[in-house]
Amino acid sequence: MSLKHALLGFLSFGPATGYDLKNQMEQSVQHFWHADLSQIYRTLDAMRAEDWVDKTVEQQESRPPRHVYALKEPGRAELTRWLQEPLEQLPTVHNPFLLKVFFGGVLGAEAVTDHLRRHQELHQGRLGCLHEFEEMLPDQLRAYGLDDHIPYILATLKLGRKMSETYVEWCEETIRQLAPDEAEASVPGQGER
Amino acid sequence: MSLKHALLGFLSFGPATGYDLKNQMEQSVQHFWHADLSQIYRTLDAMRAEDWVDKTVEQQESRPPRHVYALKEPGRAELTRWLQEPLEQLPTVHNPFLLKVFFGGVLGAEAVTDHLRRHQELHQGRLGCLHEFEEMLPDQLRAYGLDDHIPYILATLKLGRKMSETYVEWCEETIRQLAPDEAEASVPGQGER
DNA sequence: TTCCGCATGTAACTGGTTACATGATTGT
DNA sequence: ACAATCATGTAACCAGTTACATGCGGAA
Repeated sequence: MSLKHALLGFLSFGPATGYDLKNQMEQSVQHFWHADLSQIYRTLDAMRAEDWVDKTVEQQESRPPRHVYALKEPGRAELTRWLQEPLEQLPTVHNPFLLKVFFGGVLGAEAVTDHLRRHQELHQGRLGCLHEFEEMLPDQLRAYGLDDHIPYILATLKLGRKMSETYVEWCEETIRQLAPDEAEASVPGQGER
Repeated sequence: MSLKHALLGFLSFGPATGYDLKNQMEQSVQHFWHADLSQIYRTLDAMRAEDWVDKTVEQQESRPPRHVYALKEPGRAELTRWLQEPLEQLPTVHNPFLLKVFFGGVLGAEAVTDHLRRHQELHQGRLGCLHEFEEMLPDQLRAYGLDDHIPYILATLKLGRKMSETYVEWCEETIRQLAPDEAEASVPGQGER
């Protein structure tokens, strides 16, 4: 599993709590990796059992204590080992939205175009996030002395943008193709009317 | 979960065994849905318990018996209910390849470009499959009287193609950007050398 | 006063993967 | 002689999701 390795990667940027790691993930890899807090806590525990990370508790006043995890040598070794390990196959994907399009013939075009429009909006929203991250992350990384990481991280954001752009285009085309008469209605405020 | 619904969808095309369903999935939705045989068998069992499908055993000579599942009325009702149900969020994704690119700064450009080249090949392979499906499926669907489904199914294949094309381009660009001197080597047989 | 952010987790469940087991027929 | 295709599954495990529980401080 890779959640362990994702966490090792983030910890290689510096020590953090489970909560911090969740936030970092949401502001960078959200579009290709997701983990929920309870899973992160459990996984950090397992990583401690393998001696990959260290935990220190920082008491705070009038706030819950911070359980700060830091990368240990065996953890760093495991991270570099994993990073070198070649990938044999494309990752498996589970996309229920595309399943609904695939079986669109069961209900007909209207039902499918509703899903397409909704999905298009969601990807437009994601484009906004990705754009924000692209503006924000380089400065943040520089602030932590992580300048070398910038091009790699920007590359993944760029791919995310391209993917969402492709989705948005495809939704548009597909709506047009499946329900030609409704297609205009989905692009409001496009000049003359 | 949607595996149940994926199977309901395929069974709406006609009765099938677990083994048949696996093959059908591999030749159509492979790029956005994957299920392994043991999971399919278990799930079909669960669907029978919910009275969504019927099972009949056909004895064959010199071959294992076929356990054929057929959609029942409650199953069809559940399928249409699910198809109409709106999707609130983009599906969550877990892509370890992009994670390795994201943390590329830990090891440096060479390690990352190896992964990129490999990944590019994998997507080129997938493009071959998708192309084949696009040629093959319309005739097959017509043979089963499923003409109405063709445009929806082709739409998902087209998206798959666009996605893989985007990946291939991005890999190319990213290799060029991260390791400009190695970039030529990755495009062999491109005329002059 | 109500919600959001900080910060921790546990328990139960669902879904997905891997390994194992069987066994005939057909093609290389 | 060996691998692939047909055809079934079970058991154990791993990963991911959902629901629940706690509790302070600050902003709206």
